[in-house]
Amino acid sequence: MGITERKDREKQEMIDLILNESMKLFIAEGYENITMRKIADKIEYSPTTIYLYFKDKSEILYSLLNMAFDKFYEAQMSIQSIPDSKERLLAHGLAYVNFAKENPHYYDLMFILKDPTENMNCPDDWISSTRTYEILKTNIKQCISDGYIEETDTEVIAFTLWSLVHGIASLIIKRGFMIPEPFREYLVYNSIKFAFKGLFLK
Amino acid sequence: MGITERKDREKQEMIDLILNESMKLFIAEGYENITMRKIADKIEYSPTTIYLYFKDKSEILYSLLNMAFDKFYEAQMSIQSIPDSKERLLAHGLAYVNFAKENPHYYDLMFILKDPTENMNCPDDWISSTRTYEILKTNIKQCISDGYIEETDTEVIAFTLWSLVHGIASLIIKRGFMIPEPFREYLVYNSIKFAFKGLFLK
Amino acid sequence: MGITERKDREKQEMIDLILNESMKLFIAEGYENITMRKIADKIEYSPTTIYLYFKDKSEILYSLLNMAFDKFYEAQMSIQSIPDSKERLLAHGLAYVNFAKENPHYYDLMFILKDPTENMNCPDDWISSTRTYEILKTNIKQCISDGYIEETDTEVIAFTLWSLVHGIASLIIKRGFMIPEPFREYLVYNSIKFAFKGLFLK
Amino acid sequence: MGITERKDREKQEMIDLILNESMKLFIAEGYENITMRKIADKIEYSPTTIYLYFKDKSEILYSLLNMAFDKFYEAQMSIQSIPDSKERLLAHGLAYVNFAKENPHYYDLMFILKDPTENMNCPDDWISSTRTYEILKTNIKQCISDGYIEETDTEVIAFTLWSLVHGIASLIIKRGFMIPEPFREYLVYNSIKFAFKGLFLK
DNA sequence: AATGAATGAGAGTTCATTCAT
DNA sequence: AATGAATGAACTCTCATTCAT
Repeated sequence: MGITERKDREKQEMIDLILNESMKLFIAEGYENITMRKIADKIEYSPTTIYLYFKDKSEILYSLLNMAFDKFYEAQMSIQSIPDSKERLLAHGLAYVNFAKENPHYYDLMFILKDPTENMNCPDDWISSTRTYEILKTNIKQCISDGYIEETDTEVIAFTLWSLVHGIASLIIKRGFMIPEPFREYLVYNSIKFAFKGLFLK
Repeated sequence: MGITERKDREKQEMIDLILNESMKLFIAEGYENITMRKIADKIEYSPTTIYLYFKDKSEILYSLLNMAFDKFYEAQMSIQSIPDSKERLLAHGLAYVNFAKENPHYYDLMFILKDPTENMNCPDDWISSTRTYEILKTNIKQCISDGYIEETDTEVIAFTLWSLVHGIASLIIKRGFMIPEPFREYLVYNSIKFAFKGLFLK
Repeated sequence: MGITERKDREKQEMIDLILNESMKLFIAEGYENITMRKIADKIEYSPTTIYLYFKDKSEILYSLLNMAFDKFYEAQMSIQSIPDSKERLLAHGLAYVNFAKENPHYYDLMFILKDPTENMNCPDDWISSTRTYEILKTNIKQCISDGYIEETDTEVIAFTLWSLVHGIASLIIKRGFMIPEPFREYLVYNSIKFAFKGLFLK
Repeated sequence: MGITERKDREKQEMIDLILNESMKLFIAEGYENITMRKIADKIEYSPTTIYLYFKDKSEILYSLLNMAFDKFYEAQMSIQSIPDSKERLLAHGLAYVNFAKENPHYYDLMFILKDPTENMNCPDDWISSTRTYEILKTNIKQCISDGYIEETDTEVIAFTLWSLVHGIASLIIKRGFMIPEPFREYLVYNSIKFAFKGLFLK
């Protein structure tokens, strides 16, 4: 009975190994650096072996993307426990940007690279990318009903906030080199605080 | 000396031809579909000929990027004639996003695709991308001295505004398909207006 | 001893299973689409298991060929009960072509595809393919002694008849698409009748 | 002016070299032995070079087939100058089989291998294979109007004759090993003579 | 100034087969 | 008896680039 478990575990370990090395390759030199042969080199198996665990390359990329979205979703959810809606919304913004700062390659993969679903065989129920947007809107509505934000079109507010944090995240990731580090931290934090200050009534 | 001039002119014409066709290729088929052979086909010369005018492919990409930045800079400058600083700043934001909307591929090339300096032999005077940032800061300072904006760290305000418009631009370009068109226009315009309303004192 | 028998029987069942599914694959997808993995999928065992019953792929192909020859031989024998030698010979020709028409893939395997002995480890007793030729010659000799056919070299007549029916069979199988169906039936039947009419004296 | 000619000649020589070596590969080990790498090895150029002369592999196969059909057509035409229609028809049969005997691989390629147009990008006006069939029918009609052959359905006669010679050709090529050589020659010649004797009235 | 000819490196993928378990 | 894991060799094809002319 332990045998099946061990085999399953080993199989999962191999899958993880492949995904981790693939991600490292992406991190090292970018998306188009992920090739089956290079993955094989990294994991120190033959290219053929990869096909025992993944149908084809697109399945690897799809898994990579899913990994990123899962981690992202988790990070976003961590702030949902904050009771006050104003603080929660602010925390959401900071959490969003922090995730991008701490996991720049995941963020790149998810939101900056050309629509990844184009190159993938993607299941129809691919909704991961919209889940957090719904949470954002819910939080905004709560702020409005709590009197923190003037009653305006929720869609506009959500889009504005998403644009802001996405803009910050993208700039940090893609043009971070233009802003040296101690200052970068300062800018990001104060920028979000500044923007939200203008948003809230009280 | 007329001969030298003619030769120089012809050389420049060839360079322009190559760059224009490359840009068309990029717009039509995307970054990774710019291949030397395809460029050669388009300009109706042999692939080898391209190497007479450009050291290698990365030099073409770098030139393409500069073309985009020049066009971008021009578009930004158009609003500098507006006398009132508040209106000018608002117009700046709108102009920024409009440029991105109307020239999505240029914008993509400049600000979204992987950091171009990584892959290119980039000269030291890489300032094109910072020029407009300086203009932005100048406009903000003017707004402050005109009493439109509360005296805050100019860098923070600039970074916030840039993040916002860059975020809007990126989302529209990369995830625009998630927002259907008549609504997209509405969102972009109101989002900017909404954000600036919170920024200005009066 | 019942155990050994059961084991033998089970072994034979497995061999039959593999051969039948391989044959189905060949019929469905053609010679070059018989792959070990596809066979394994069909029999719902692992590819490795096949090697317990067959030395290698070529042994399977060789067995397939023998299956086809057995079936072919059986079909030919069915006409041997016809008493009159002239009718028997004519029936033989028709039976030959009919077999090919009804079992085009078997026929292809046996007589059209590249000489199978080239790719196979072929045992010395490769006689299956000559058995029916001997029957043909016997039938011809009977026709001669019955006065139906002028006394000529039996080998020549046999070769001619075999060539004719093999030619018809091959054309139908490989270039049948060039002759639309109602006409095809007509051509085959009348062609054989026409040829035999010239062969027989009375 | 000689330069263009030389270049053209060299280009043609390269094309011929590729086709000849490809044909040799086919002859040596069969159709599936023609691989781009092996061709490259044989011609002692890199695989890439082949693509300078042929769009892809299918274009090589198509050219090979055309070569064969051209040679075949030529061989058939050589007998058209014989004035007497009966002799001409007999000569046609012999020429057909002789071509197959002397160019077994061409014949294999054209008429025995699985419909080659399946794997090829074939122009719509692919008629090479039917040209000689038309000639055959014309010759038969002439024999009928010359009183050599009883008035019967021309299509039936043509199909019968084609089947016969194709049958002989195929057997010689694919099962020739079953008939040792001096006898093979004898069989083929007498078989055709025997069959035609039954066909002709006088 | 322009090019035809050529190439090495590399892409994703599939195959029959083996070995330890 | 059966198999999961693994692989080497092979496949077609495309890329940026160079060199002699």
